[in-house]
Amino acid sequence: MLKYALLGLLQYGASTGYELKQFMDTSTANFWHAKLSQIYVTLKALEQEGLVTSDVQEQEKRPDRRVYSLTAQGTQEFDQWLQTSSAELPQLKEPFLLKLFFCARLDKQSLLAQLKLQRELHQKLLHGYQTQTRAIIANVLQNAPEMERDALFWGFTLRSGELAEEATLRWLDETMETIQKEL
Amino acid sequence: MLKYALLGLLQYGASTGYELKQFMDTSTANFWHAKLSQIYVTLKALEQEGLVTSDVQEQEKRPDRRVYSLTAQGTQEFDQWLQTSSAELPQLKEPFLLKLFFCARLDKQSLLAQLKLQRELHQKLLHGYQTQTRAIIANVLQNAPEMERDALFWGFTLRSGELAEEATLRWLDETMETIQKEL
DNA sequence: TGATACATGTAAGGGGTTACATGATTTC
DNA sequence: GAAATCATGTAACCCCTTACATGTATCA
Repeated sequence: MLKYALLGLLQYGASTGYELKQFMDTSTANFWHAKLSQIYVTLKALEQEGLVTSDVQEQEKRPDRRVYSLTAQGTQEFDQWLQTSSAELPQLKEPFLLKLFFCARLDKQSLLAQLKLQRELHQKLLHGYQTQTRAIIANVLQNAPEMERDALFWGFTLRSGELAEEATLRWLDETMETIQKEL
Repeated sequence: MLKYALLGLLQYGASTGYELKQFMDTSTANFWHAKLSQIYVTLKALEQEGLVTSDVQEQEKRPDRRVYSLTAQGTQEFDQWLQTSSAELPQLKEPFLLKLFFCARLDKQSLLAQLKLQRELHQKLLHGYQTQTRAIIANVLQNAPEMERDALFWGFTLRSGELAEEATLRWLDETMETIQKEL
């Protein structure tokens, strides 16, 4: 899937491994992320597959950059991915739920402390969505009003994060309340 | 983390790789899962670490079973994990959001079709939580009323899934409506 | 003077999936 | 007679993380 993330981001103007990483960190990071080392490896593989090509650009006062661009085949494969609907949901792994599943063994105070910490983390994440992420999208729109349609979709992914975090916060509150009452 | 899942499940009575897999599939599957092959590999590693021990039991009319049990060290390490709170949230990867992020390129009909399919999948998952998963917990409680405290925590994880799925459904409806109106 | 930004990579190792291999018993 | 259940494992491969390696320019 990183493959498709890179092919997609290349169309939005990022063109080196380093730039792709930065772009990702300020756009898809909340639902798709990657380390630089992995990005470099994947770009190389993409080039071998013939989906991108690269050229080395020398720079003054900066290290050389390897600039990637999509090939026709790369564009085609990306578009095909966009159109293909997957018939199953990914299987999640949620470490906190795994732990909670076994928490009958744990004392009330440790439990409440861990739930409270989770609440703080999720609250902070939600707040970040409501301010930083919104600001990034608004900023792009101001500098490039022709991106309106793109920004609509970025807004959908943002909204997904907000609703998910709100639901998590409600769940944490409900769970803490039950524990207060029942244990 | 599979390590802790296995240590935890061993305390609930599952004792072979095969049983652990079955147990997982009917309890933690929605927030933690593993393939049989990986379970066998991890159990072997756990034994080398000294956290479990194993004995081969011969059976009539069935293949031999390798029966695992927790060592004192295993119990200790598990308990320590339970008590340790993690100060950061796991970074999620959500393929559907990644795709949606790039969907400005896609036509309205393909888009709505994919969103509708997602809605069906999530609706089905929610329904499964509300019926099957609830039934499994109720069933354990009926056969073993002393598990009441454990069942409370299983209920928390179930409730988390229900709220998350409800939020996702609301988001999908909202998103489809916006697309109908705006595109 | 030390940290951060820019810029690209390799290597080792961890965890996971898929495929392969075996083989008896039970159920449809 | 075929498929599913019980039961355990190995091997190849993929993706990812962490650590290592290098080097200049700018900023505090």
